[in-house]
Amino acid sequence: MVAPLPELGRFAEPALLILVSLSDGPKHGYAIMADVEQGTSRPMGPGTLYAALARLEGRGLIEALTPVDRRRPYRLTALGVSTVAEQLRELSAFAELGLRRLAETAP
Amino acid sequence: MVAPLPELGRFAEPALLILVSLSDGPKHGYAIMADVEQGTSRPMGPGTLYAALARLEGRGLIEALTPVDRRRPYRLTALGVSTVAEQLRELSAFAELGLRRLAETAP
DNA sequence: GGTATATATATCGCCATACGATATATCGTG
DNA sequence: CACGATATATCGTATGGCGATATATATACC
Repeated sequence: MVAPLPELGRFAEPALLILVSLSDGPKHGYAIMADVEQGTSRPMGPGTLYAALARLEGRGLIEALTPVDRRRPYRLTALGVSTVAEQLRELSAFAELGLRRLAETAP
Repeated sequence: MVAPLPELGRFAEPALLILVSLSDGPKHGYAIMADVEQGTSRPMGPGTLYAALARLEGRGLIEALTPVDRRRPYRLTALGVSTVAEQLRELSAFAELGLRRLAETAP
């Protein structure tokens, strides 16, 4: 059981969660929801998901594939791939910086 | 010069940026602004900053110190420290996961 | 066969909040 | 004294996160 630390407001950042989920390969909405919830134990409701998907598609970071049955899969575009990679590198560097600062200052 | 990748909406996450900035030691608002802008090349305006400071103080993650001159310094509370640490660990793990997925999938 | 559950997408609405703009005051310096 | 840097405060707007709700189909179970 993890300590009940307060959440930092809306830190879910659905867009990045979705992009990372798609880094695996194409997925449809429901699968993304399940994947994200599984990986972050923070459920993403349909309202959040489909709005974010529409925005990401509009920006050209993901593209819809031809639907199979009721499933509308999405996949990362080339721009999406480079964007996720860049964002994750920045994020990683930021997190490392912060952790280093904490370690140096608080003994 | 970095490639002009599209920003992922509001990914600034002011709260976390502020907390990391304070991991260094106490700072007042203006110094935090400068520190964040320096570290992320993404300027944080006063509107964003002071609103976020008020929220963080309300949540007990930071506390105001006695003002010196015109400066109102803030410092992390114990809760603030553990919260940043936890958030950064999660963030780091998430970034590493994403980068690993990208490396494995895209050749 | 009927009913409940899981799968799957879509949409509405509220409210938090990110962020630019603007205001105000003080200090240092040429 | 004028100008730029320092420092905090506040308002308005628009974005977007997220819960709630609706709908449809497939599957499982009794």
